[in-house]
Amino acid sequence: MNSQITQPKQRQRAPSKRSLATRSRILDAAEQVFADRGFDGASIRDIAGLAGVQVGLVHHHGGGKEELFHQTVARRADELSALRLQDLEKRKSAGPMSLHDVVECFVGAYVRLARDGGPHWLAYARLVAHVSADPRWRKIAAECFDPTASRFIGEIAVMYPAADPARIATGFVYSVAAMLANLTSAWRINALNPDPDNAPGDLDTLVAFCAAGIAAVIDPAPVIDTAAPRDA
Amino acid sequence: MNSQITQPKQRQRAPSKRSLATRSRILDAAEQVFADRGFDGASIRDIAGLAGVQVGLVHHHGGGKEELFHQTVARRADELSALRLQDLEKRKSAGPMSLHDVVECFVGAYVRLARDGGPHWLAYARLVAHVSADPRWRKIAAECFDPTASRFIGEIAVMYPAADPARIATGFVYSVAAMLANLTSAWRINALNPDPDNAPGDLDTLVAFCAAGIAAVIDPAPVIDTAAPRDA
DNA sequence: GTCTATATGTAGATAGAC
DNA sequence: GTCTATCTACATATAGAC
Repeated sequence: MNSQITQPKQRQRAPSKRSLATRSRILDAAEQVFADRGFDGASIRDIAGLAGVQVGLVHHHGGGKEELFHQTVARRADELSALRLQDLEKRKSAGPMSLHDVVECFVGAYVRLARDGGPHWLAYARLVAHVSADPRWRKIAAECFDPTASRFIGEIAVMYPAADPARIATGFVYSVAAMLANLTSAWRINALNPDPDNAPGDLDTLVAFCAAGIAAVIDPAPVIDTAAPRDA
Repeated sequence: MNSQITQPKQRQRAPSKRSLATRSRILDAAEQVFADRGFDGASIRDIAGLAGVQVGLVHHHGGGKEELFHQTVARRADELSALRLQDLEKRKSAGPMSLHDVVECFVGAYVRLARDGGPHWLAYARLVAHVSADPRWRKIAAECFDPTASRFIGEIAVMYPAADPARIATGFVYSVAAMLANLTSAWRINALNPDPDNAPGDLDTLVAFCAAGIAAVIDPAPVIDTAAPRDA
């Protein structure tokens, strides 16, 4: 029953090379299937089939479906966090940052990995969307993503000392939702887009949306236009 | 295989009052269970149990799990759309609208129903989040929500004739994602909020975020602050 | 570590009595 | 329309041979 949210317990002996390769194939397959169909829609059998191994072997390495899901999410979380924090430090050392810059580091690392990091990272990015959407995985989210998110929220709080930290957190979560929608709801954008040849799902548009939204939440007055539109 | 996305075919005789009440209880139960656990996580048996009827009866009225899901989503879609459009017309007739006003009509109707409309509407709002997140339900989304969304996007396009319609659609979908996050990701906001006594998940904050985001996407330049923050 | 075989539960769907 | 009973498939998980 203990859902083992901490690091997986250390093995007594180092696993063989072959074992590690198998485990890696299983996690790759789980990543793909979980991303495609979600936790409940995925089956151990599908994962085993995609990995080219037997069903029992998935249990042996994964330790049950829930634990397998946890491992699959946790595997690449550190790398994603490291990339985000590294981008942040690089930008910080280059001079004073704007809110736009901070958002770009957090959102950009994710979007660029999903776009250019290969199919593994694309699948992982969609997996992250499942974790973020379902309260059932709140512990996994707290373990894998909240520390880095808090770091970025803290960075914004330092930049805007007069702003209410709770409002920063709210704007940040809305931004994460928009970030995930950029990846998972392209079909919806296309359906609502009257001009299918022009689909601005690019990173710059997303970052502009998030940064302006957070700025408005931190201090609504100067951003909201209650006047008539400029072209009317 | 024809997934019957059009209106359910007309019955030969009017159903009895008792039949209608049963059907209503089944849809209420389905709404709740689908909202709680998603399509794959929900079972016909759970729905039957919650409705207090037999399993076979759920199939009789629902016509299979997928069709039952479709009926459950479609049932309240018209009412939600009507409320949104009614709010829009009322606001329109009250004088010139701002982008903020248009967003408030679309988002506000949803949030107010979820908050004050009773448990049925709260469950329905979470059900809508599932539909919007999963490409598998793209046909249902196109049928139930896209017409109204297109109407609102068109309204913004009229207000900003020089704006790229594709960018308006993109900002709108990001806003819908934030709107759904307001309902489904309160746990995430609380987890990231350093001050748990103060949780600004209110409608005004959400609308401010969305309106500013859309405005920035339509025309990024004047909204993004690249200068140092005012309090530093 | 890996595979075969199996245990056990539950899923969606349906047939037929009332 | 409603209920009882059942069909068939597939789920997770595990035991034991190699």
